[in-house]
Amino acid sequence: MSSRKRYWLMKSEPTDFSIDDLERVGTEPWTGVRNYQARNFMRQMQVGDGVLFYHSNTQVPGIYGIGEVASTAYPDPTQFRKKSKYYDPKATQEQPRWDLVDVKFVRKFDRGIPLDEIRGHAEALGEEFALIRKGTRLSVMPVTAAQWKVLLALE
DNA sequence: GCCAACGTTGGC
DNA sequence: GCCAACGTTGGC
Repeated sequence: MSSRKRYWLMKSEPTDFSIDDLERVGTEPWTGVRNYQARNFMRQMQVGDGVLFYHSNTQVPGIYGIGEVASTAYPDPTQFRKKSKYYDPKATQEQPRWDLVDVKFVRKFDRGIPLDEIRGHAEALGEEFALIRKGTRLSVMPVTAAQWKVLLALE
């Protein structure tokens, strides 16, 4: 009873956690998402869904590789840890506010696909694609099968 | 329920 | 490091 595979894009600052880090550890709980829209997207994720790994806040922002959703959503443990930068005093074990999924390494691109270049394909990707829509800062967003195909063709 | 103040994201 | 664009918070 599983629905069709879906696709997502997840952003990370490489100084915090990069595609190389993911390659090293294999699977990583995607901690620290503190935006409801992004959280809700993670709640929709299914094991096996495709993930585009995006590096933000870096010299050349862009997509650097691929991962795979390795768990369904569960409470982000960092919300309960006082010493964590992701600590949320309003979250309790009984009523967690934030979820995460585990993300598994699949492969790293030979070269990153720069945001610049992605913008150049706005027409094929569609106006509604959150990554290139002005003013959108979502860190987790859905990617359609068509968009996935367009993006992978740029690799 | 409005909205100003504040914090964060993320490209540049 | 700057700052525009957002999201969240909290006083009222």
